[in-house]
Amino acid sequence: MRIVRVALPVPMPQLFDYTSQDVSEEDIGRCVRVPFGKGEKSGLIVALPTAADVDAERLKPVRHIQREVSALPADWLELVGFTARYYHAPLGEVVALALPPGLRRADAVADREHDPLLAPGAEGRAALAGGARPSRALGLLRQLAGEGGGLRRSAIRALEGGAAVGDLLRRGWLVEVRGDASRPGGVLPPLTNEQAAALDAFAAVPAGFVPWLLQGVTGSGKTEVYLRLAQRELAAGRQVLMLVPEIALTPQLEARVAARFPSAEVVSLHSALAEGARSRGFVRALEGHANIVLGTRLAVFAPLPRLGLILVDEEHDASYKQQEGVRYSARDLAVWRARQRGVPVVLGSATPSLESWQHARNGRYRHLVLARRAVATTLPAVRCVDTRRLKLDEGLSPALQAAIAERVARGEQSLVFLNRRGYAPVLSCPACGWVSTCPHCSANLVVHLADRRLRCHHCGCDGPIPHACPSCGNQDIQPFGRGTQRIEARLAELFPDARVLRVDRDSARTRPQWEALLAAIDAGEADILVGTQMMAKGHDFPKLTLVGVVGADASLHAADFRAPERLFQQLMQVGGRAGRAQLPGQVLIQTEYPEHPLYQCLARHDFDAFAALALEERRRAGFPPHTHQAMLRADAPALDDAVAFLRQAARLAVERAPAGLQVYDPVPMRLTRLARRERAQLLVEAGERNLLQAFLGEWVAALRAQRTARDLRWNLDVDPLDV
DNA sequence: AGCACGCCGACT
DNA sequence: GTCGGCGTGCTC
Repeated sequence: MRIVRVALPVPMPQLFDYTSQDVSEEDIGRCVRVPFGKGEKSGLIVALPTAADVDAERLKPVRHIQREVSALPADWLELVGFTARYYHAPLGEVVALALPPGLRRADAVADREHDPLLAPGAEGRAALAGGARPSRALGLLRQLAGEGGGLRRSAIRALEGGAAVGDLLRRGWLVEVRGDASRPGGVLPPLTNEQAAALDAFAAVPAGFVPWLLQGVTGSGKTEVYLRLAQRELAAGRQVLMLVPEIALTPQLEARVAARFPSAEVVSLHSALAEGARSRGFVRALEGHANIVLGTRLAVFAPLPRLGLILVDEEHDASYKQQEGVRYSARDLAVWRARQRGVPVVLGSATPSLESWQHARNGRYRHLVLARRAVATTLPAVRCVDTRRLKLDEGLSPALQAAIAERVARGEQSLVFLNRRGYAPVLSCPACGWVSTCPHCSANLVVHLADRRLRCHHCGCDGPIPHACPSCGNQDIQPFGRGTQRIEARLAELFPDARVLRVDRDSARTRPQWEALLAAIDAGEADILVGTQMMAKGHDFPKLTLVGVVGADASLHAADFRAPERLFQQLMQVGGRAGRAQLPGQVLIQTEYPEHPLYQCLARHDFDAFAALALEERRRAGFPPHTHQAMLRADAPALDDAVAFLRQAARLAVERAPAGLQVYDPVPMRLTRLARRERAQLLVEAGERNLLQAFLGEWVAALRAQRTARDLRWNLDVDPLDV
């Protein structure tokens, strides 16, 4: 009889001990079903301690240990353990977020040979090519039948019944066994001098943990560098983990990776995947079959026994930070993971986070720079349009209109970039001053003229556009300000012969809509595009030669100290859309601050100068990365309750604060009211990460011991992005 | 988080 | 007289 220590998905920091007759060290890292309270829960075995935390008579026996899947290895348990400690989350919650839901339910799989979701091991697989004839597949299967499992017999029966090989491959009943996974497909594109130099620099460094910052302007061929680096690892029989910010970017990258390494097994992992596919990919990685794991932030938790390299594309992207539950940063965990496993990690971006850039500058990371574009000859010409003394037509300057007219005449495409969807950000009554406010949030309802609705962009609630002022009855109520729909409408009037296409979260709501828009743009079925930041990412549009930026100044003086950094990243990214093929590109930024250093640096394509300025400002103001922060947030139906809790939390913090830890006053959040809840926050800050961490451990324990109102919720955000 | 137990208001 | 409100406490 041994004691089994289990991490369970409950919001409590402790682990729970059970007993088992037949458990062994091999079972550490396996999923388990245990009685819990009234019912049953699935958890993960994390240890077999010699003594239990509680009296032996309170221990109950485990119900079932899931032995059909390999146990998660010790290094994986260390990873989730570190995540739990660093973000001050219960281990069981981290496990729940790191494991595919289908795997965690330990009751699910009884016979993996019959479960197409859990592909059998390499030794039991039939060697089949995707296009193989059923007769050849049958022959191979029958050769192997002696070693047989149920799955192989099922496959034989299906083939005998006339099933196609491709179908069985898709169902996971057959798996292709491939040769050398590193064999690149087709002819490799030639490298630029900079790419070659970067690869040489990488190759010159001895194996082991080395963090790299690959800073390459848009179009400089970062992806090609990733692929060449991956190729080396695959050739050495190692696995590669590649992280991307968004789900939308995985299929195209997956296709490119698959085309480059046709004999490699590429697994993609993200939250939009069906449960079975996610479990299958995870197990393929865990058992060492997947050569490349490609995915969004949750893929950082993929178990990889032969890990050789981690790549983080667009490392500055905020999507790497989870914004609810366990607020982990996949980029930061990727660096930790690389150190843990003694492998290199490459953080790639045209506009690195100031954190990473500083590390590259002070030598903690190695710096690789790709300053030139690989395909287009030059970077786009960036120019500010001073709008201070100009008469704008629905926000469009004469210079921008002229530039668009030129592109229309030449048959090229233009993009007007405006990071605000809807027709107008607010509807208002000039007579009495009424404005369309959201009943549930401290935000305005946005006018959506396309479907004649007033809509809250925060909670999603919406209603019809009133015909008269709800307050005073005035018939003459006006939309104020401009969004993409309004710009789209005006452009259609100004250029009646041009085809105007709007690309934002409203026009590209679903995957098929988004694909249809991309296809239309690629096919040259649009002359003028109006888009939000959706347009900034991923896709290349060969005929796009002009990007006009409208309304950027708003972020220039925003309260959030990271706003300028984000604006620069966004403008550099969207500007990079202009002129990516053979046609030269132009970027026009409408601004009332043409002398602002941000725009000046942008016009020179000088990220380094901008970063140096921004870092100096951060240093003077005592902001990250020169300090380390954690944010305690609370929300309740009444603001007073949230603030009262945070005041108490601040008292507890001050009692425990070591020298060098700064505890600020609780303040309402910028968007105080969201979906009928009032929100406030409390910032704590320290110059040293370890100091902050030690304090947070004690503080969170004290906070958990507090009894709070049932309708009050709180959470801690370590290294918060929005302060 | 669930889910019990437990003590005070308006109802078949 | 009960059904049910959610405060409190526990889960190995």
